[in-house]
Amino acid sequence: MFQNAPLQGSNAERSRHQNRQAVLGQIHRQGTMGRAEIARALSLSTQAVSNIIADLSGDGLLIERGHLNVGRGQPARQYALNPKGGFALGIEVRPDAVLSALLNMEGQAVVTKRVALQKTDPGTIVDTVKTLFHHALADVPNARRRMLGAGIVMPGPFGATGITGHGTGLEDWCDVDPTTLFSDALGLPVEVSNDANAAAMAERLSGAAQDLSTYAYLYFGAGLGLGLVSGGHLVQGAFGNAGEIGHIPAPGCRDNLESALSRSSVQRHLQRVGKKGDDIEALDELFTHEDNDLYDWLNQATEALAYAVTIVENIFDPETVILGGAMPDQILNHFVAHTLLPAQSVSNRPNPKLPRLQRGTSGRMTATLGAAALVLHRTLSPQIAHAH
Amino acid sequence: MFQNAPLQGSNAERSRHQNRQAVLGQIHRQGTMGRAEIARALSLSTQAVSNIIADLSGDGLLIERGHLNVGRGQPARQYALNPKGGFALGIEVRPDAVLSALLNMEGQAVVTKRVALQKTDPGTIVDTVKTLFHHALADVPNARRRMLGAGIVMPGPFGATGITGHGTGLEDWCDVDPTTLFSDALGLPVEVSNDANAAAMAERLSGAAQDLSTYAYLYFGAGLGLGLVSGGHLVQGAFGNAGEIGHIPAPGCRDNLESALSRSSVQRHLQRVGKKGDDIEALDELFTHEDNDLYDWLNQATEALAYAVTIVENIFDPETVILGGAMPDQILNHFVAHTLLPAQSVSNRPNPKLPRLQRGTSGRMTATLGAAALVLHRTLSPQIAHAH
DNA sequence: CGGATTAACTCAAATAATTTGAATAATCAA
DNA sequence: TTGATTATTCAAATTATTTGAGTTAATCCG
Repeated sequence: MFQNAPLQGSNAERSRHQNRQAVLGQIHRQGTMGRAEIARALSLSTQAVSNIIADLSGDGLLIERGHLNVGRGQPARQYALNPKGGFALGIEVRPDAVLSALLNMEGQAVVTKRVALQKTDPGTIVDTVKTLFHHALADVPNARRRMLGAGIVMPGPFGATGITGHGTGLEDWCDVDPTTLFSDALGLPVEVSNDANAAAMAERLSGAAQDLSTYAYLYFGAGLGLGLVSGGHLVQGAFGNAGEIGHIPAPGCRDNLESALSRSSVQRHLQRVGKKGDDIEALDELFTHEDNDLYDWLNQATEALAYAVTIVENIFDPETVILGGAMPDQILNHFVAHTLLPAQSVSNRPNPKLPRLQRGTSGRMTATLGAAALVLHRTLSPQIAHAH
Repeated sequence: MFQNAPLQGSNAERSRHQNRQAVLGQIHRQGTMGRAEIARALSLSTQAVSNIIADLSGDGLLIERGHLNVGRGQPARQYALNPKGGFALGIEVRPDAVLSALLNMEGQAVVTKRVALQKTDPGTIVDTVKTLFHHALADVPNARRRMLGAGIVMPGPFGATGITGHGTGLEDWCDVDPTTLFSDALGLPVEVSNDANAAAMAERLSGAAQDLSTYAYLYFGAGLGLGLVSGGHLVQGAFGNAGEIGHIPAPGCRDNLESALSRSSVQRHLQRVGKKGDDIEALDELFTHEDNDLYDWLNQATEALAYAVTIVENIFDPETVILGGAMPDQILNHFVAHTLLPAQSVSNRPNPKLPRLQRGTSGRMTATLGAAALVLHRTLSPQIAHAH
């Protein structure tokens, strides 16, 4: 899945493709830009950019947005991404439900939907995904022709590994290659990833990591996940299972990090004292009422979090660590405010430009949005070309 | 140093450059190849490859190596890298000495040297490095014109961080930018990295990782370092300090992983019982005589190593973890053989193609060779182009 | 107010790399 | 010996780029 593909040489056609992507990406990062400005940013001639913009406008990917006047000289005609120029489907498969989001080119969700699942075999899930796709298409005129691809998020780890304890609920999926399965079913190019990785990309598309290129994302999902972004690209590992930080044993934790720092952890903790902590609303409620049992959990979870951050900072040296996922914002804020970050860390700098730990801002559907973000990322940033 | 540089667009000239690099890299990986074979591998026309090969041969980077006959059809003229076509200087700066190695295009060391240091201020070290460079040039005719660049390895972490405890011995270097310093002094393009990262690349150039693209390298240097290679490229972190695994506190370790698993750790342990473990030879000797005190250390070190591997596997999901650095091969072998690898890991696969933990094979000068390998890597693999 | 300056953009030609297609060369196999 | 196969070369076509001159539209400044 992530093998050492041989690199491709370049020719005129592939240069054009790369330059188109570069122009789109540049405009995406900046919002709106003029031809000459783009040319300077990409070290291309204005003429080349002009040609490419004509192309992209013709394809409906760019729209003009008036003129910008910054002093002397002819005002620059500004271009922006056409929100309706392209769409990306994001699908999140959970053991109990499938979520979908259709994002436009600007990264805004135009349709979202959730369907509960009775069975989790590949057939059922593929059918559900197909239905969700057709629903989304029905709501958005012309989206069919403008689909850029689909991103699928599934609970990891992928393939047969030593991690079996927690049961992902998707046991029938061992021998299936999800990429070709969904690609054939939807008739779209497909990217598959796990929840934490996708969430990390969601945060880059429209959240706290918009201007970051090297950061880590700690994600509360089924367990505790980690998404690593280096130089703007996901670090997925050799088999797509990078970031399984939850399974690391930690000092002071019963079993591993996940056993002290995850949704199941807090749920178990509250269950023992006869309280309900199944959903985000319940946790939010408890936190608002300063529930003592929840605070007990928070105290030991904060220690586990400090340890997780220590590992991530020293191994990966990110610009910042972002915290997000299936937790109430209040609790995430509590973590950010009350976690005692280790002094013994390469990230403990004298005058940091960014907080070492911050809360993600892309909301509850992070992973679903992230699935679509994977697709947008591919179309907006020039990739090293691989053969086949 | 590792900021989010904007991407560059492509044009004919830059395509040629990229294709030249791709051809060189392809030949490097394969040993020798014919034009048509290269064309297929890179999805280029044979004519394009023919032109590029004429170019590269003219520049002295390729040499012809006879004909290869594989059945019907005209035999293909084979090309290989010209070992004397390019050289890379590797420099390793330690608190007590500076080491140098001049590698040819094939990655073989043609000159190596070591100079002890009295002082470690930038001026002294730059002078030493200059002298080593000129010595190397004097020994190899025509190397001056054919220098591809220099790689410098220095003990991390770089910049002001929370890691101060162990004292790198290079305190005067806080406010110096080593890249421009050495680049100006040597008149060469320079890459700066830490020892573990460089060692990881050495292993890829000519060691155990030649056919791997995503792996981790645990390195015994001053402390315990980690080099991460993802998709053939180093993961260096936002500030170049990725891989400081030694500073992570671990269950069962006095202070952190490094305090149980490093040269200083074994040295301290042996010192307490009045034995000498300062250099590799002494450790080798003790191991050969099955010294009980050394074995005591090994037992607890093996546990620390198991934990380090757990972290690395679950966070990074590598194809394999390679163990190397300043330890006798015997001891590294002992670690590989006797470390109880965790079952709770994404790397615990049913039918692994590679051992999860293996010993590096690039010998004692790994980091110095790795410094030069950074330069060769840059010239042999097409990079995403960045502006400026 | 009006000419000089500045900057963005366009047009047409030049350029530099590629691909394409036909021709040639060298080997194997029947 | 002849036909099939594969590698390579040559010359022309192609495709993207850059270059340079010219146009447009704004600000600056006397």
